[in-house]
Amino acid sequence: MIADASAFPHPGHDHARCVERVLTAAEHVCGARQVKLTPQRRRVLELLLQEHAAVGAYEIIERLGAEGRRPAPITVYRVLDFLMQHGLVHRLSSRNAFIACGDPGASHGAQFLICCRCGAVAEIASRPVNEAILDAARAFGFVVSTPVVEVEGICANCRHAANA
Amino acid sequence: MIADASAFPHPGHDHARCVERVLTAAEHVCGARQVKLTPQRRRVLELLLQEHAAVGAYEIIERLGAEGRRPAPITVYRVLDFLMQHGLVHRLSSRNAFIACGDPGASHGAQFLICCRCGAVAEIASRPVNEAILDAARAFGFVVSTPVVEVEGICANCRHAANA
DNA sequence: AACATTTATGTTACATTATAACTTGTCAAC
DNA sequence: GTTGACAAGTTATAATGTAACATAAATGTT
Repeated sequence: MIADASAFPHPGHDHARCVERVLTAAEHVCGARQVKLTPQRRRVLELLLQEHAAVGAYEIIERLGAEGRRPAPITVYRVLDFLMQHGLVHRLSSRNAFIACGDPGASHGAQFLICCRCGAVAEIASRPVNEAILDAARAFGFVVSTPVVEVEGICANCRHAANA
Repeated sequence: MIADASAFPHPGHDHARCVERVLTAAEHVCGARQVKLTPQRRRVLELLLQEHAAVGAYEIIERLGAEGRRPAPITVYRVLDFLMQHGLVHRLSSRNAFIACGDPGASHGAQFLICCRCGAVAEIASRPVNEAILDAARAFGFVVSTPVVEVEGICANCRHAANA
């Protein structure tokens, strides 16, 4: 399993590059859609990209406040709405928190693996999981629009650390 | 597809029996675990069972208020915690709402199909979905503890209604 | 350039969901 | 009848999310 960009990143990975890559992709997405990645929007996305973990809206507010004017909640929620609308950010409803999409542009049904120990979140796009869900839904005559798959557990890094 | 107890129930199903069945199961669960299904806990469970939909905590408070003393939020949350702890109620994090478990006692990894139109929720326990998730997680060295699968879409009843 | 239109952001207030800390009641065992 | 354990009540507050309206900045039109 070689450095899958959107899985759990190895502690020592080149994070700067990883941020850069996504930001560039995000700019392309916005360009293609004729929408604006304003400085504020870009800043929030960068903030989220700094972690491979989900961040709450109010924590975003704190961090923005620490580096200048503290925005009102609604402002941050608006930015997050925008970013979600364009597939640049996902919301983890089991955590009331937000995470930068690891692969903007890909129109994926995504699933999230959330480590309870370290909080790291891996965004995966398992076709079998997606299909299994669609199949199961179909059996009930249910037409899927948005599947939410958020799996809690322990990531490999933490598991190995525990066994040490 | 004959009356699967926990799927979308047909509008004209025998709901009283369906409630009765679950309540009995709930009593067995509590008996086996040596915990008490107090009147208050039982009442909340009944309330939830009245709908095949998810109900918010504050709506539960309202409804209890309408039939006597209005409990404080914490009271209801405590009851819900108890019911969840014993597998009698599930929380839908994508909705901040709670739903009675259709099959208490079964130690299932459950998934939920949530109709955006009518709000009905079907609790299903698809083995393929479960396995697909476990497989996908395993590929990343991730050990699953609690999978959350909440699928939004349109249920068969609503779809047929729309086509009429 | 002047204006209208649209989109983004700011301001204020408030709604909704959830929990903390401490007290009181209830019931069964001893 | 006192103790101990669990359930429920009381009060206050934290955390998360929106509504409604005002201003500003960018874009298009004449």
